Amino acid sequence: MSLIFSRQCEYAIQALIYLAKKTETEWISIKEIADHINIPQHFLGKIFQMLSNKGILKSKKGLQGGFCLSKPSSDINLKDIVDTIDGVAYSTACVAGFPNCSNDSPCPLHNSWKDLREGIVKMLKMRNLKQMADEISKPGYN
Amino acid sequence: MSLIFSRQCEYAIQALIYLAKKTETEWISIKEIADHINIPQHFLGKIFQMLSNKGILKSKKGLQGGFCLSKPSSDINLKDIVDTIDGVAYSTACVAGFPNCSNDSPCPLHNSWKDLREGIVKMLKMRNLKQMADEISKPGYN
DNA sequence: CTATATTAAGACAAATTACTCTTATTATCA
DNA sequence: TGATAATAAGAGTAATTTGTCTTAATATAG
Repeated sequence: MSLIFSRQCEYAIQALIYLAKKTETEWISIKEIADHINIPQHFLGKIFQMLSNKGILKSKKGLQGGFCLSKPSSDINLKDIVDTIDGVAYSTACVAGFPNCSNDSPCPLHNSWKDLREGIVKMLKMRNLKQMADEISKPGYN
Repeated sequence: MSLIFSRQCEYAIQALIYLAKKTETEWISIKEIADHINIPQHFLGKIFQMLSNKGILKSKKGLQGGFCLSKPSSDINLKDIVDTIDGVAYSTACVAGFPNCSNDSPCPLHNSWKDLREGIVKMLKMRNLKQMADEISKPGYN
């Protein structure tokens, strides 16, 4: 099997949207998030460490501690998250793994994939956490 | 890290394009293919077993044996290959892994992803092995 | 200021994916 | 028709990803 994003990345997106729904100054614990979106608590801890190291989250230890966004939710887009967790290969590497594929010397899939890939990157840049947190609060969304 | 297709699937695509360049009746050995496209020989063997079981390839044991396409190369498209190796999740599952995401109750990414996904599926259906084998033979392609 | 509960961080284990080695099959040639 | 070499098939191993358990840090209450 294979998907666009790793499991870690999926969890990161879900968790950060949950976080973006909260007030920006509140410290939220991993336990609360993991329980709400139903994912492994300590696995999320590891993911949030990465996001902290890259400056997307701030963390605070001890009682009443937790995590919070380090910037306004409208300043964090999907590409920031995906690039941090999964790296940028999805936006640069050959989709079929041909070793010498490039714009100059394309593989037979290169040009078919080009526009699709650009569409994906564009979308990831467009969508930010604030938008998504707002949407998820609308009726009909989950 | 994470990409659209698994490593197995990338190898399958490359190997089948190589096969499509040959005459349709010839039996080609795994060793020849693996050497040419520079991938692990026995790993390719396993991949070709799957493709044989699903009816995309025919195999023949013993001296002068090997594999060949079970249909004309123009009748095998990328979607056939991807679906066989990686399954169909990429075309149906929620891109961010939200457990209850659907058209009726979409996640905040669902509608942004919808058209992109459909574009990918459409492309995979459009491109067949013959086209790709022809392209790879043109100057400038690899 | 000390004990404790709560939390993040980091070490460890399981599952999956990628890869390699061995065995079984079979066409060919002596 | 039997030995042999080439081949697919399948068993076994390594690496990566996912998930869990343990330890270290710290805010708070007494």
